[in-house]
Amino acid sequence: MREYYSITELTREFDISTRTLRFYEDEGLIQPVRRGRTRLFKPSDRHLVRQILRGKRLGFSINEIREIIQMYKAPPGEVGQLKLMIRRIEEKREDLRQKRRDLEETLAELDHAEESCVERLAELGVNT
Amino acid sequence: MREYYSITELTREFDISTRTLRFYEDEGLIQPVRRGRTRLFKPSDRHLVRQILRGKRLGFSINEIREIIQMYKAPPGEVGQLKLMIRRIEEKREDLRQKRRDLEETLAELDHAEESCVERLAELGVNT
DNA sequence: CAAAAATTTGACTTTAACGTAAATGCAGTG
DNA sequence: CACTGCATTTACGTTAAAGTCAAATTTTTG
Repeated sequence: MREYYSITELTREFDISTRTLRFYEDEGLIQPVRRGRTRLFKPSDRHLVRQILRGKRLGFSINEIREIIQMYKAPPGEVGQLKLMIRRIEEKREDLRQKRRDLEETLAELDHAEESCVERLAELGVNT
Repeated sequence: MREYYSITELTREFDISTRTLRFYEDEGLIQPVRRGRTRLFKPSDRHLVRQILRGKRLGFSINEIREIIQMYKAPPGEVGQLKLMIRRIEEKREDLRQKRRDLEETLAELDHAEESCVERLAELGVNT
């Protein structure tokens, strides 16, 4: 396990720009430490980037991703906060379950669409 | 099955604005017929709106949704086009499978986060 | 240590997906 | 027929999420 990653190492690994990483820092999603002015990314930052991009692929906004990341962190100490957190987590999970239904439906329709195409090819006497 | 829906009926059903529906029309995603200048939406348009919103929830852009909708339609007549279409469908399916992996991972982490919260509450002597 | 390569900050620009406002059209009602 | 209420068109505005560019460091390397 590496101790630090440079900004360009991460841009190459995740195929994003330096601007994007700095943007995520401005947004408070990651907090790379500094040696002088230069950013040094720890494995934990790298893992956060992974989670951010995963959230993006699922169509979450930066704000939503910020919330989700909060949820991954250590649970708060106060009872009220804890209960609130649990409620929020449950909401997000419901959100994700909806996405899962959407996803399965879309996949099913694409399955069907592909079949139609394959059938049509067969009709035309093309060997798939 | 209703023959036509008015624009406001659809905005209420799907909780979107008229602007949004007109925007989707401008983008060529739906083609409501007209009586005079007034748009009339058929059940098929309504179904398209459903599919558009499903795509949005999954984080697809309008352009991607346009492509997906193309795939749902009748398969093209020409062999080259058919093969191209099949390739594109396969790409989208791979895309969706990635989203599914992302989704399952996120759900798992949220499960874990919720458990931590519940445990913490128990430690504090709160009966969930 | 000097040159080359990488990094930083800051400002301005871009794109998608609508929002909003203003002016106008049309259909039904009292 | 004036009023009401939903619809339409046109045009400009907004927001999120970066992209792009410039100029100034800083770091690395021969």
